[in-house]
Amino acid sequence: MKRDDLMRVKSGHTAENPVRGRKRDPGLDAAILGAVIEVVAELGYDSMTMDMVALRAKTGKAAVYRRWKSKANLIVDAVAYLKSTQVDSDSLPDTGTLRGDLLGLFKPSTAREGERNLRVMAGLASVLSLHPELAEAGNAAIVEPWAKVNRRLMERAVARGEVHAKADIDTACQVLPSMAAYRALIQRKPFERQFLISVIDGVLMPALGIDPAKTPTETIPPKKDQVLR
Amino acid sequence: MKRDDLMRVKSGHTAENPVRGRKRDPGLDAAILGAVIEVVAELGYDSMTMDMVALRAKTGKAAVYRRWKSKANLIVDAVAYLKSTQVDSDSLPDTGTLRGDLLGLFKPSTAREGERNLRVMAGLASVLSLHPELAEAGNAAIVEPWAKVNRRLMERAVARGEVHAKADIDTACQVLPSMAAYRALIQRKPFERQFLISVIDGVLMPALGIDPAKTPTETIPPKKDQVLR
DNA sequence: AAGTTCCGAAACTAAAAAGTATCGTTAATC
DNA sequence: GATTAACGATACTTTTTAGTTTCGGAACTT
Repeated sequence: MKRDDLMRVKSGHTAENPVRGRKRDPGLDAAILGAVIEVVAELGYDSMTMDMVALRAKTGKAAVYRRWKSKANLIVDAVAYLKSTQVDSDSLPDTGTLRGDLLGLFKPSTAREGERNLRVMAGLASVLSLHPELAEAGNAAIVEPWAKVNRRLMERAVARGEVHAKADIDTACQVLPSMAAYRALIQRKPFERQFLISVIDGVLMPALGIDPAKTPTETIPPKKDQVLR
Repeated sequence: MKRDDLMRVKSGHTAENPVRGRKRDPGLDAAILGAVIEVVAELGYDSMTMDMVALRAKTGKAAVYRRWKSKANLIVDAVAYLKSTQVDSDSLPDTGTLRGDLLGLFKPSTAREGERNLRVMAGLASVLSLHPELAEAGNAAIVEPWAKVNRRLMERAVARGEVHAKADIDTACQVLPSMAAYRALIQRKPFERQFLISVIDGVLMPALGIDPAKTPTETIPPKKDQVLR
């Protein structure tokens, strides 16, 4: 296959055997992968054309096919790339209460990013059943990180004695991601702060045995629409 | 049904002006719509070809296009048809406890149907953003009925005094559908009974202030994998 | 300077699938 | 019996798009 040569060159950058001609623009890889994510979030995988991707990345199709041998390969790498661009979980909120931490997760930027990621996942839906590897990549990039953050916040709450140890954290940490995804993808409603508060106060807190009324007053200010600004 | 009027107008069938030639096979409409649902569940909307639909319905493309003017129109009616085939909510389980009722919802047949419906919804994902009407139809056919059943079971539990009246039923009744959808569509894991039990006992029951240990022993038999057979 | 490879743009090829038309046959009305 | 329309099958047209090729020019190595 002709492509083998290209792929070998792509991975054959070594000191002993330097490339002969012009080097590939390193920034172009990310530009293309980013364009793929954009378009998939907007239109879904099937409606994403290679011309569109090249146009968004401000390059030509040739540059794309020089790097990936097919659309299928491209999307797999794009999802992996998406994972690599996620914000580190270093910046976890730490308000002292689980309720405050959970609310703190949904800063506008985080919420927007999460919603975009879910749209990407929805756009992949049609190919997931045919490409198990892609389903796995999507899960690792989009789904797991979210549940993991929830889990860590809840584990901290257990460690601090706010939640009793026998609570079912494994299940509880999936509630918020699940309901957010359901609302965004299936019900197609915007993810508003009020909904988040309903889930936290109406389901999660009681499920974990925390009485919302007992939390410090600072976390429940009088004006509802100004909660935790 | 609304469809009858639609078809009559479409083909000019009226009581005063009976049709001249051979009549349309009435069963064929359902056969085609059923075939659409099947294929969408398996491959998704984009991979569904009109030839495939005709083949499954054991007819020709001409018969399909005689009834629907485009693939887009066909899918809208197919989702509406799906709604009409849903089992009535008359046969709600009534075991005396909310826990038993919720478990009773997931008879093998119901669970299979629910999973199929979710796959249909996933197969539609790529077109939902472009066709808001379809999103609405899908919500009405697949999502709402499920949450509605949950709500009714929980309202009965409140009426019976099992759950205190100030519980947030509006939010709680969405937990199970959401988490089932998330698991089926995004995580792509099978919907096992064990997961259902985790959600009920780990989240829903405590969230509604019901102590699982207090429920009648019959509903919690010793052998886990034989719960409520 | 020579040779090689990448760049972006565009033209091109090939396959898939939506939608249309045709045909011989069958079921209905007049 | 004649007419009309639906039936299933199949061939056809047209559009879209994945993937390839070509081109002039730019960047890099020797």
